[in-house]
Amino acid sequence: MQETLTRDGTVPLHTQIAEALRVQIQNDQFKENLPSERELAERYAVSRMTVRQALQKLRLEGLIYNERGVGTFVNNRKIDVHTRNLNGFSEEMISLGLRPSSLVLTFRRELAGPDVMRDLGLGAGAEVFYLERLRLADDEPMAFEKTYLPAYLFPKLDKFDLTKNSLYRVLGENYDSRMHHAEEVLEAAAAPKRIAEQLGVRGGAPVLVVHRVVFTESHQPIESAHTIYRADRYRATFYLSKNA
Amino acid sequence: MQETLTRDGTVPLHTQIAEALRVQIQNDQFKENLPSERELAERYAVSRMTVRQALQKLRLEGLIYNERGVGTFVNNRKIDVHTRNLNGFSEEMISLGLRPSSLVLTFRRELAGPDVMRDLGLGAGAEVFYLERLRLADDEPMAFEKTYLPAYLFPKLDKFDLTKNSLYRVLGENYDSRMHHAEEVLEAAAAPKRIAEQLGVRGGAPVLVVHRVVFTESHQPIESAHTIYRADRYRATFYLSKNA
DNA sequence: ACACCAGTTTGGTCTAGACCACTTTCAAAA
DNA sequence: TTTTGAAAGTGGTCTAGACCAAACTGGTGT
Repeated sequence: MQETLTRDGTVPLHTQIAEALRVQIQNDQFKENLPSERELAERYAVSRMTVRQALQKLRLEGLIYNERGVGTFVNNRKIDVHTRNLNGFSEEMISLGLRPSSLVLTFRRELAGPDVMRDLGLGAGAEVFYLERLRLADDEPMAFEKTYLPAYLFPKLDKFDLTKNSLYRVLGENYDSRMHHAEEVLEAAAAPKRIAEQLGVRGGAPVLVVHRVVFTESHQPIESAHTIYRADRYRATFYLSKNA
Repeated sequence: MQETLTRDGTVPLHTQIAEALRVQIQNDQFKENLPSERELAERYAVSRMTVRQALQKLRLEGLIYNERGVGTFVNNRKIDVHTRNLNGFSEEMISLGLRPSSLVLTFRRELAGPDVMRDLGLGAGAEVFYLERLRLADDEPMAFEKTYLPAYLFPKLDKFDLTKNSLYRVLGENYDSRMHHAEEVLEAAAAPKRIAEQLGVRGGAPVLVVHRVVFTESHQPIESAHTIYRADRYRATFYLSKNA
């Protein structure tokens, strides 16, 4: 059996192999154990190192794991909902089978405050877009989100309708600005009255606050966001690994 | 310049190189940009692929980043405290410059409940050690922790003094059971009265609840823990990356 | 039945190259 | 002086092997 890969150099082979394996894993094509690395190398007609690079990607996601001298296995532990991969709110809700929508409460250009300046690496006097949204999942309030974006990177951003479109899609398609990595700080808090009202919970109810700074591949910070989730509707799941 | 590596096969070369680089980075030996991969390969007398493997480790931690065609750079963004790597409470506090201690409130052998059975992959009727500890940092209450461990894996665990010793050190040194990866679920909650009293906060105060299941390298779950942190003293920081 | 041992298979590590795409540099040309 | 364009340097990808350690497999001898 010889699979077909695109070899025009547009997409790395290890990425293609990882995606192909991901699909097969999700379709339960391998009951539990994957073919050996050497067999996969032969099947895709690539070097074993390339196969290992593909497997590493999936391993880092916790999708598979290896046992030395035994083989590679699918991790059947049902990863809980709300796994935090590097997606926006819209994508995250969709992957949970929920319909995301947004209510734009505020959208204006303003002077960056000190915290935002630090997060986004801006100098004094720099301007940012400030976006305040109520995030809904199946029309139920899920989170209250404050987003700051450097104004100089996204001219005329206010021309877009962010009620329907994912912010990250707008940034990617119109400004060629794609998220590559992020830092997140999570803390628990009591909901302030104004936000509690928007979220439909009583004042002082516990909320999960996620501060996030998103970067492009070239290490440019493009967004600083504070998302305040209802504690009764949202949990964040992470997968931690000791080695690479 | 030729660095000295141990080549007896006990420690992989890429691990040694990663550690050596980590030290040099922390000592600001490289102002901002690291030597090129080819130069590091020559310096350590290894193949470039081995150097890349070492760099990948550091990259996944967010310690360095690469720019194609330019070089490798130190990430000078001061990662906030409380970064969640795969350490236990003791190690985490020490790395923050705090002195950890514990108050063992409960330590007994008991029947595993359904949630614990699921987390630890146990069958009905299996027994676990139940450990309830108040976690202190510089003698101030920081977290309340409930830990469950499979009894059959750790016979006579109750012989050890867990007030002074890190639980993970006991498991590693006495049972050769080392943490390799973990799943964590974070949520916000209001502190129940009993726990609030222990933590020294008022009842209903926001707390960050971290559910954690820890696995060994061979995918054996060895611990299920619920840690309830004071929201005013603890935040969790994560580094997310899109690709591997 | 059982213990042992040798071969096979597996993932883990490592080599010594290669070509590519991208960025920087800097000298030659306009 | 400015522009251009080639060269050099960088990380990204990939190859075709190699040896190792751990784990399984199956036969042999007790």
